[in-house]
Amino acid sequence: MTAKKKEAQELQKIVDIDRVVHEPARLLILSYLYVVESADFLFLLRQTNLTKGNLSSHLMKLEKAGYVNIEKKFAGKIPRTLLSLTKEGRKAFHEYSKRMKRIFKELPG
Amino acid sequence: MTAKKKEAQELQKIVDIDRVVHEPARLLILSYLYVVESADFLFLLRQTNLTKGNLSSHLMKLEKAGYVNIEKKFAGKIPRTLLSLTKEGRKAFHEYSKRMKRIFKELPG
DNA sequence: GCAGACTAGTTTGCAGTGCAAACCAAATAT
DNA sequence: ATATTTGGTTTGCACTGCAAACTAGTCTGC
Repeated sequence: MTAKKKEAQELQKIVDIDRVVHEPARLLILSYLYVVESADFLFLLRQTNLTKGNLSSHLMKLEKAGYVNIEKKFAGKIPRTLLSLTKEGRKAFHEYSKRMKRIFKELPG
Repeated sequence: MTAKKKEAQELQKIVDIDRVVHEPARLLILSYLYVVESADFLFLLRQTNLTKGNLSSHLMKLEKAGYVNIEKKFAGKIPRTLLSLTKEGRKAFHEYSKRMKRIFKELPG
C-alpha cells in the first residue's frame, strides 16, 4: 500500500472515535480518574469546574458505558460518592489517547 | 507554580476546545482540506465516506463558522462545489491540533 | 421529444446530547 | 424552629449529527 493510502486509512479512523471519551468534559474527568485511581464527587467538581448537574450526568453516562464505577458511601454522616475507572474505562481512555496521538502525528498542523 | 498545578491548568483547557473542529466528521474534513488546499464535494464524499446529507451539513456548518469557503461553479454543464479552508479555518485547525497534542503529551495514557 | 435514470447536492425529521437551573433530602448553623 | 449548606439528581430545552427524502438539472434510450 502507498504511504498516501495508509495515511488516508489512518485518517478514516477519526470517524469512529469513541464519543463517550471524546466529549471534552468527559475527557477531562477521565484524565483525572486515570491518574488518581479514585476520587470523590467534590474533588472532581473542583478540579473540572463543571456544574454539579453537568458533572453528575457525565458520570452517569460514563457509568452506563461501563467506564466508571460509582460507589456511594457515608463518611460519618455525610454522603460521599466515590468514582473510579473500571478496567474497560482505563482501556477505552488508553485506546482513545493512543488513536488520537497517532492521528495527530499524521497530521501536518 | 507547581508542576501539578500547571498540568491541571493545561487539562482544564480541554473543556473549551473548539467544538466545530472537535466533531470527528469535521475533523476529518478539515484534515483533508488542510493538505489539499482545494477539493470538490465528490472528492470529500469519497474520501470521508460520509453520506451526502451529512457531508453537506457539516460543510455548511464549517462555512458558517468561517472555516471553509464554498464556491459553486459549473464544469461544463455539471455543477461543481469547490471547498477550501479559509485563513481562519487553517488557523483554527492548527490551534486545535496544537492544543490536543499538548494535552495528550501531559496525559499518562 | 420525452420517460426514466443519474448526478450533485439540500432539506427535513428525529433521536440523542450537553448544559444549567431547579429541585431534593439530610446535616448543620442560628 | 428556621434558615442555610452540603452533596448531589432531575428536568427542560436548545442544539447536534445523522440518514432518508427531496430537488433541480443532465444524460440516455427509444
